[in-house]
Amino acid sequence: MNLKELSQNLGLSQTTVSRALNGYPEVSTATRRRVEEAARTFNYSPSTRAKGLATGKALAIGHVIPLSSKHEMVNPVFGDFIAGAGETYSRNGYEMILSIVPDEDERRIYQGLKSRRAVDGVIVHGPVMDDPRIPLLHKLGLPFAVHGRASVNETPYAWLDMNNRNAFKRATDFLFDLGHRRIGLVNGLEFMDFAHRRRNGYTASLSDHGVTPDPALMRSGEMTEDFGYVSARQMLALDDAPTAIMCSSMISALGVRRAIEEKGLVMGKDVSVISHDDVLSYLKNGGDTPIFTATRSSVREAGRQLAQMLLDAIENPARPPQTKLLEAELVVGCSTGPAPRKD
Amino acid sequence: MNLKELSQNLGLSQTTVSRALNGYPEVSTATRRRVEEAARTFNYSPSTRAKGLATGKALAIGHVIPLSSKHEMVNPVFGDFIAGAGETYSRNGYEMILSIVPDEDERRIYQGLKSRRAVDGVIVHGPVMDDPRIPLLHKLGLPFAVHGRASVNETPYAWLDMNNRNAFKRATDFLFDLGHRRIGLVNGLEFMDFAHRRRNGYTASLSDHGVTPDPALMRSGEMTEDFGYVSARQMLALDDAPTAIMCSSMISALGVRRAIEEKGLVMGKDVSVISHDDVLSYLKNGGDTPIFTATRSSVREAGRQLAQMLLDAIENPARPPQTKLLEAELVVGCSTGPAPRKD
DNA sequence: TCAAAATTCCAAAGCGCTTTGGATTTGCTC
DNA sequence: GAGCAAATCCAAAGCGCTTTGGAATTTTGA
Repeated sequence: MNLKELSQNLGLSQTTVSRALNGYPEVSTATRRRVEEAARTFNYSPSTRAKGLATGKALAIGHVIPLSSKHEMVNPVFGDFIAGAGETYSRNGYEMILSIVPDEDERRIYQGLKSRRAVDGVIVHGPVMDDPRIPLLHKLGLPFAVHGRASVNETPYAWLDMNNRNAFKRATDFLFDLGHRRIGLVNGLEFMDFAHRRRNGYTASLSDHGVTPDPALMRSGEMTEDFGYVSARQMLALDDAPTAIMCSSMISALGVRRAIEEKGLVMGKDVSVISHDDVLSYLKNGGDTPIFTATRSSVREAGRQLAQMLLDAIENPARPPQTKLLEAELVVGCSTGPAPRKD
Repeated sequence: MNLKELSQNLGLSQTTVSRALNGYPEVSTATRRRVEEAARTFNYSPSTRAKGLATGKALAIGHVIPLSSKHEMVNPVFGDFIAGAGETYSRNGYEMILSIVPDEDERRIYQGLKSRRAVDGVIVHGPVMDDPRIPLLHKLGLPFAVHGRASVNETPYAWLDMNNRNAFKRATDFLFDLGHRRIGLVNGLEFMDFAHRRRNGYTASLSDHGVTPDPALMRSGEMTEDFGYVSARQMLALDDAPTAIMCSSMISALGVRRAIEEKGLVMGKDVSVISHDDVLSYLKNGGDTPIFTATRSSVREAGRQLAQMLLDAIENPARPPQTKLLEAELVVGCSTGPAPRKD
C-alpha cells in the first residue's frame, strides 16, 4: 500500500492524505480522522526512503563502533548503551544504523555515511584522548554527539560523560578514609579518555594524601576478567602488596576477586576492592547488598540521554553544542573494609 | 555532490555515469575509468535513499532485539554477533538497522519495517521454543534468518544454530567418563530454544548412564554472574551435593566458581565445571591453557555466516531456505578432573 | 445579500537515482 | 565508400513521498 493507492481509496488527493497524516493544519478534523483510520486498517506507513528523499532528512542516526586491531573487542558497555539510545530513537521515529568497522576504515565510513546521506547525525563511541574523529566530523559537517569526551580538543562539541575523574577520586578518598595507604589501580587502556581521567582521579587522591604513585600498583589494559586476575595476582605477589584495589570494570573486578581468593585472602577484609559499575544488565552487582563497593552510573541511561541530545541538536542546528556531566554514585558493598593492621 | 552535478562536471549524461559506476557493459573502459576517477576525487557516492527508491531495494538488514519485561537484559552475546554480521554487510554494501524494543511491540516493529520498506530482510535473535515471529514473518513476506532455531515450527525457514544438544550431551558424557555421577545443570531460561536443547543433551547423557535427573540439580534462569553463584551455592549445600556442574554461560560460570571457592573447595578437583563459551571478546577463557573446560563456538563467526545466508536468500528468493548447524568443540581446561572419591 | 476571509482541497514539481527505448557514432566488411 | 552491426551515449519516465501555489468551497461580517 502506498500513498497513491491510499488516497485513491479515500477519494482524496495525495496532498491531502499526506497532510492529514503529518499533522498539517489545513485539513479538517473529520477528513483527518478518516485518513488516519484508513491508514491503520490498510497498514500503511510512508516509505522511509521516499520520505527521506522528499524531505532531505534521513530519519536515521549512525553508530559507528570501531573495532581496533589493538583491542579486538566489542566493548560490552555498548549493548546497554544502544538499548538506551534505541528507546529514544523509536520514540522519535528515528532509525538506528550500526556500522562496526576496523578503525583504520573509520574515516571512510563517516565519509560514506555523509555522502550517501544515510544518516542525519552520528554518535561517537569510545573517544580517545586526542580523538581524530571530532575534527573530522566537524569538517564533514555531520552532526554528532560523543559518549565520553576527548581531553585534547579545541572546538566545542556535544558530549555526555560520566565524571570519571571525580568518581575515582572520591572512591580512592573513601579507601584512604578506611585507612588504606597502598592502593592499586586496575584500569582500562589509558589512551581511552575515560581511563585517563580515572587515573587522574586516582593519582589526585593519592597526592592529596601524601602518597607517591607507585608504577607497580598501576595497571592498564583491556578490561577482561583475565586482565583483572593477572593484574591483581602480580600486585598481591609484591612484598609490599596493596591492601586495596581500584578497578575500572566489573568484569575485571571478578578477576581481581579471583586472584584475592586464590591467595587465600578475603575480599573486603584482607584486600578491599572498589570497581566502577556500568550497571550492565547481565552483571548485576549482587542482590540486596551489592557485592562490590562501586562507583555506579547507568550506561543505558546515558544512551537515552545522549541520543536525545543529538536529536535536539539536529532539530536545532543553531544552538551551541550541549554537554552533560553525570556524577557517579558510590554504593558501598561488601568488598571494602578497614585496612588490615600491619603485623 | 550528486549524480547530476557529477555528470555535468564530466560532460556526460546521468545515464552514462550511473552505468559506469554500476558496472554495466554498455560503457567504454576509458569513460568508465574517467568516471570512477571523478567520483573518487569529488567524493561522490549515490544517495542510499534515492538508489533504494529507484531500485526498490532497501540495501539494509534489520536486527530486532527484543527486550523482554521478563528478562530486562541485553543478551551479551549480541554485541559479538552483530560485529560478525556487520563485517558481512559492509563487505556487501548493506546497512544494518537496529531496533531494540520491548517485546510486546515486536509485532508492530516488523510490520513497520515491512510497510516502511526500510529493510530487505531481518535477522531474528533469541528464538523461543514456539516462536511467534516465524509465522509472522512468513505472513508478512519479509525475508528472514534465525540465529538459533525454534523447536516447534512446521514451515521451513533459514537458520543457523550451534548444536546445543550435542554439545551438552558430549560434555556431560565427558564428565561421566571422569567418574562423576552427580552432575548439576545451571542453564539459561528454558523457554529459550537453545537452553531447552542444552537441557535435552544433558538429560540424554544422564539417562544413557542410568542416572535419573534430579530437579534439585537443575537450575534455569537469566545467565548473570549472580545467578551462577546462587545456583551453585544451593546445590553445594545439599547433603548429596554434585561433584560436577554444567553451565550455560561463562558469566554464570564465574559465579559458579565463586560459590565453589567460597566453600573452600577447589574447582577442577572437588567440583568440576564445564561451561559453554561463546568466545565473547571481553571474556577470554584464560591464556594458554583455558581456565574452564568448555564447549566452544564463536558467536561472531555465527554472525558472519548467518548474515551471508540471509543476503544469499534475498538475492535468490526461489531457493529453499538454507540451514546450518555448527558443532561446538570441547576444549579441556583446568576446571575438570576425576570425580573425587567418596569418603 | 454579497464580497472578503477562511477553510479545504488539488495538480504538479521536485528530491536523486535507475532504466527503458532510442539516437548517434564508430568500426568493419565487401 | 556504402551498408550494417557494435559500441557508446542520451532524454525522459518513474520510484513514493512532500510541498508550493492555487482553485474551489464554505463561513463570516456588515
